Parts: sequence; structure tokens; C-alpha cells
Amino acid sequence: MSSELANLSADCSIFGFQDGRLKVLLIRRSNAYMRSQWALPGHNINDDESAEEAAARILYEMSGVADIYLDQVASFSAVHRVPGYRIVTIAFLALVDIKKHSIQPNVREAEAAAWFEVSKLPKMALDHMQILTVALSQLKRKFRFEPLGFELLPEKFSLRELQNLYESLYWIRFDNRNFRKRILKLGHLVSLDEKQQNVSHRRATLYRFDPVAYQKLRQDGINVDVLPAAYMHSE
Amino acid sequence: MSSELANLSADCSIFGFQDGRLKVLLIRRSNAYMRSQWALPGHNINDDESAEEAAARILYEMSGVADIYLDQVASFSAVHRVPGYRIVTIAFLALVDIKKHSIQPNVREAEAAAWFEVSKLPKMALDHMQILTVALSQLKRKFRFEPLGFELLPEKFSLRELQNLYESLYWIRFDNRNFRKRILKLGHLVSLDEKQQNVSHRRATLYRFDPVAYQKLRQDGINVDVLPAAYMHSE
DNA sequence: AAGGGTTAACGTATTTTTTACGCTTTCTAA
DNA sequence: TTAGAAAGCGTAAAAAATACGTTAACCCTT
Repeated sequence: MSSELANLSADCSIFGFQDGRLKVLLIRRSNAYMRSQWALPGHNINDDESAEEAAARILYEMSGVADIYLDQVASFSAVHRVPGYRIVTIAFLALVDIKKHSIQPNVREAEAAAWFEVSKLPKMALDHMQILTVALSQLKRKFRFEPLGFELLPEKFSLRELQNLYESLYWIRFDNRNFRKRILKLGHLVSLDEKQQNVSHRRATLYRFDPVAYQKLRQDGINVDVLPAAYMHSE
Repeated sequence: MSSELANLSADCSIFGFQDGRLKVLLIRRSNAYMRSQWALPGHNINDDESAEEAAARILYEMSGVADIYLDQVASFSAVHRVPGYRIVTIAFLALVDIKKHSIQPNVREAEAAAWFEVSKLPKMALDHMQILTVALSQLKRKFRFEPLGFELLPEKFSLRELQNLYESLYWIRFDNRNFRKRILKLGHLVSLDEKQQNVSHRRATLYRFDPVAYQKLRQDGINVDVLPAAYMHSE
């Protein structure tokens, strides 16, 4: 039988993309020190699992899905971050396709779960706002040099949807003709013989990611910043 | 009186630059589970300090110096990483000017301390080789977009010394004329009225970092990769 | 059925940045 | 005095990024 490590937890910043906005999944906790405040999904780490396994477990409990992009962000260990306790937490960042991975709110100690726009966050428990801020800035950094759109978008998507994702993440507008060139040059997108349906304008070609080229890009690192130089000094 | 958290430690990968080589400081531990093996300097975290404070304390004990560049790398929490115990460690990366910060080997449980070239590492205790590998790749990543040479070099240095630092870190040769332009364009170096002494060739101008421009660069992020494009696909 | 609104998608000229590399200068040691 | 070696200045050519013109294809309204 496994027991929990009393002073170690894992917290997940779970990001998704919906209605053209970057969103994060928060839950309302019912346990002692954060009753009725919104918080990042998290839990103590068990003595028979690593922090990564704990984070994957938390994601599985929230979404029922196992193969989710998961990356360690940092650990937070300020002495008084949890009033009355000494708990160190290891923060993770997860990326999900909201449409594919449904959320099950009534798990364990969660009273409710909801997606929040990252620009309209509620007051949050403990230091979770700080944790989320660090996770978000790590997400922004990673997106510039890794083609992570794959993890947030449905399998088939238009270039405009991908551009919208970048635009909402960086809060900036790109020239769509140059964005198209910039992205296609990376060579990890495959155009399909399929078009958008039911739009009140010309239908866009749908694309999917080429998993082989995608992995290669992630390994080698993207030489080219996805963002235009104009973005610098505007963050 | 403060006591130690039994299952939480901080380990530091302390990097320095000496004789044209990137080096890392290792100690030979005398405690139970890593007797007479080389290891990263580290210690349990106290219950009245954060992981960052613990890392700074470890650095202070090793070098007697307090204002050292310190950055969190990641935490390592595999269940059996320490045989017979369940200890999670938070890894840090520190950069020191070897000439300025002397090392005091006989501290606490360390039997010996020595600088090792990162390309000639000894067998190490526990998972410390893995931790060091992650720290080193984070160092390489950061150096590309932040002007961190400042932290490893003496106050006054020549452009060639800076180039040597980059070359030994990335194991690649740069064209010195282009390296010079690339670096000077960043605007964070100030040329001094002073020259190298006792070299068997034309004496190079010495430079120092401009702290204001340096901080600004770190905040804004360097737009331009310090590495030439040819470096890609060669790592 | 025609025309307006809207976004997709292709193309190109211009500007900016990167790269390759020639050449002179200044030092030590032989 | 000369050879060797690195510093340090400069420039032409190549490559990349940017600005922006134009046509195509779809829906909706009239």
C-alpha cells in the first residue's frame, strides 16, 4: 500500500485553446487550507511514484487521458507558502486538446473545475497565481522555439487557427502572409485534401502535423524564432 | 533551532572557466550512501529555508562568497534514486569566477573538492551524472540567449577569452571576425584603455560588461542567437 | 443573379542580417 | 630582421526577414 509524502506535492498548469483564447484549467478545492478558492489541480506525491508520475496521475484523474504533453516547470519551496504547513510543490505544465480531452470535475477533493482565460484569472489559493505566472512564461518561451501548437490544436486545423493560437499567446498580430511562410518553411505541416466547412468566406485548407518532422524539429531545436523580430521589446 | 527536511535536498552544479575549459566543481562525500564517490555539492534543505536559500548556503559553505549566479534547473524524484531512502532533490546551476572565488574543500562532510572538465568527468554517485547532464544542457540553452559570460569570466577579459568560453561550451569553432561583430553589436561590452600583457602576439584590448546594458539584455531577451546558424544540427 | 464583405493564398520587391573572407597591425621569439 | 600568431578593420555576396500588391473562393444580402 502506498502512502503520501506529507511535504511534497505536484501542481499542474493545464493549458488548452478554445474559442480563440488560451485557457487554463482550475479547480475549486474542498480541502483544509484552500476551501472554496480556485487552485491549480494538484496532489501530494505518493511514496511509490516520481513527481512526473504524480503529475500524470493528476492529469489522468482530471481528463481520463494518459498521453498528455507534460513538462516540469520548477519547484516552489518558500517556507510559508502553505500557512501552517511546510509543503514543497513541483509545478508542471500540461497541454491538452480541449475538444478531445473532456474534463471530469467531480474527482476526489475537487468541487468544481472550469477553464479560465489566462487574461481573466480569478483570485487563487496560496501561491498558485505565482506558479501559474511562471508556467505561462515558460510556455511562451518554449513556443518560440518548439512547434508545440500540435499539443493544443485538434488533429486537423487551418493555418489561421494556428496563427490565432500564437496571436492569443503573445498578444500580438502577425501579418498572415508572412506567418504562413514562416511556419510552412519549418516543414512539419502537411496539407490535407480537406477544406474548412461552413465558413462565410473562402474555405481554408486543413493541415496536420507530420510527427516525424515534428520530433526532429524538437530535437534539433528550431533555428528560427517563430515570432517576428518586432515582438522583441514588446513583452 | 532549525532541523533538516529528511526527504528533500538541494544539489548544485557549480560551473567555472579555467585554462580555456568549462569545469564543474565536484566533492568527494563521506556520508553513508555515497562514500568515496565524487558527487555534486548538496545538502538537505532545512525547515526554515527555501530550496534557493539552501543552495545559496551550500555555495557559501563551499566558496565563502554570497553573491553568486544561481538558477533552478529541475527536481529529480525517481523513487529509487537514493538506495534505501526516498529523497527528492532540487538541482541548481551556479556560475562562478574561479579566480575570484576560492574553493574551501574541508567543509562539513566533504573529504575533497576538485574542478573537473565537463568532458572528463569521473564516475559519480547516485544519479548525479544525469543531474549534471541536465544542468549542462540548460546552461548551453541559456548561454545562447543570455549574455552569461559575465558570470564566468574575470572582470576584465579579452574578446578572445569570451570566444574561447563559447567555443569550449559548444565544442565548435567560430570565425573570430564574425564573433567579434556579433557580440559587440549586443552593446553590453565596454572596451577599456587597457591591454593584455605578456602574450607572444599583438595584445588584445580588454573589455568589461556594462551592468546596465547587461541587465536590459537579460530582461528583454537577446533577439539574436549568439551562435551562428551553422551550429544547428551539430549538437 | 449580382455585388459586397471577408479571409485564403500566391507572389515579389526591398530591406536587413548573416556569412565568408581579404588584409593590415602589433606583438614575441628566434 | 624576420617568421609566426593573433588582433582588429573592412567589404562583397548570400540569405533571411519584411512590407505589401493581387487574385481566388466562399457566404450573405438584395
